[in-house]
Amino acid sequence: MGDDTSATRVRVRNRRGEGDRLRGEIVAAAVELLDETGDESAVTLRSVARRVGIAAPSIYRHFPDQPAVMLAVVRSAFDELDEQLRGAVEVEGEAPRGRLVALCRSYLEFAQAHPGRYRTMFGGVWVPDLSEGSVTKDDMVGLGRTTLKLLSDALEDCVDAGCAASTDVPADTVALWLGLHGLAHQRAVAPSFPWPPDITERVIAALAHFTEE
Amino acid sequence: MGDDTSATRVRVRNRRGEGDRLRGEIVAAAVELLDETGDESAVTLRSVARRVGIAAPSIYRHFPDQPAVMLAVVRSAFDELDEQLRGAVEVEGEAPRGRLVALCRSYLEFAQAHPGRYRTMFGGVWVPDLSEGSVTKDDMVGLGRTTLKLLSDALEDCVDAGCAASTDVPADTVALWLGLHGLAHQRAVAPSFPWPPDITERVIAALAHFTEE
DNA sequence: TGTACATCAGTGAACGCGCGTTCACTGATGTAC
DNA sequence: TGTACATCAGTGAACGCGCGTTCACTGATGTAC
Repeated sequence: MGDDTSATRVRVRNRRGEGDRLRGEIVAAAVELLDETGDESAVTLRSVARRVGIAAPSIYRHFPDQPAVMLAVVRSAFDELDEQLRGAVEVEGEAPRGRLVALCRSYLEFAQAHPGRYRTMFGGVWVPDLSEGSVTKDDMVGLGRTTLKLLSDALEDCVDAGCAASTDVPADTVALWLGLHGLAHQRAVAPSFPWPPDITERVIAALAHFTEE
Repeated sequence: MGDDTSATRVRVRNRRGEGDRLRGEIVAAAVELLDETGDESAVTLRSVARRVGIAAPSIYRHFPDQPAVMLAVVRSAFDELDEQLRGAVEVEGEAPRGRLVALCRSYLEFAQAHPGRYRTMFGGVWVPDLSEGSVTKDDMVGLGRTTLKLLSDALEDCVDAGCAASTDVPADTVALWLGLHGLAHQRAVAPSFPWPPDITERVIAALAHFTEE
């Protein structure tokens, strides 16, 4: 008896040639820990190993060091976000304005559904020491570029359709994203804040420069 | 020779009755470490003690535990921010719009001058475990309330003077603050981001709903 | 003016902990002949 | 069909580290008489 909440999973060793499976399990376990605790310092090689049900040194067969695991987590989170955003833009087949709003909402939904991952992606919580370890500057640059491009395209469409007044789409895209980020980040950090009910609409409408309907 | 960069300061013991001085030195050292490294996990009791030039256990004469030191750092940072903001509003004695803009700029300046402290104040980086340790929920609530009040008053003045169009000042204050926070936070986290030169103006103008001049 | 004493400010050694990482290893599984 | 062998997936024990915190202590300084 005596249930052990941090019980390790029962694991069967992968067959020959399927060793790469463990890599995926490691990243998935790290994501779980991040989402559950909201604290990137809870994602240690040892805690990940416990969660997967392996010995800690086994991780070194698949990652050079601890930051490399976090990088893999962040990479997969960005991929997931971008995929979700693309889905949101496509589904809403209608007007440019509706598509931009759907995109923004989808962004905020991701942050609300995965606060721990969001903070790690954008929070500057995880800023690896590039002077040591396996993670290079090239690994960091480019993360989030796709996300910004999706926003930029949607805003551009609005301007072309005449439903948004922007004199400088790239700059206003950044401004819009900053508003979304501020909201997403602060909601992830202080969920008990007394949020005005229409705060999302206010932020989006103001920063997208929607023209009067 | 052989300079030790982490050399402890030479310290003379405080005289009787002046023991409280050390409390201030501890907080100051923690602030220094936070500003220098930008990493709250670098602010340990031992690193603070080294910086002050005392033995680690000496901190327990002044703080019950480690989170209490961080709380003192955050408190003093909020006090400093509020004081700076009040100065910014008062100096600019002119129009409401100019005062609001000065207030926003001052907020951003604080974040840029003290990225480490800013992230600790608003970044959700430091979220103490309230279920253990000396920090209570009451200690956390109210941090930042004054800051928001200053913004709210300045926006209200603009609306009264007819230079800002807001249908709901409390809600639009939150929206404005979110934009500022997004910008401040992201600049603290990713200073190398290709920021549009007028990004500050864009964010403020859009979210303050300034009417055309 | 002297002296015993209480108090104050701070110390040094030690504890147990979880961490990242290394090392030499084990034992199952597939392959060559 | 059998067998030797290489490879693969993963292990167990150990390392040194910095951490928060505890404990009994020291020695200077002010105070009461």
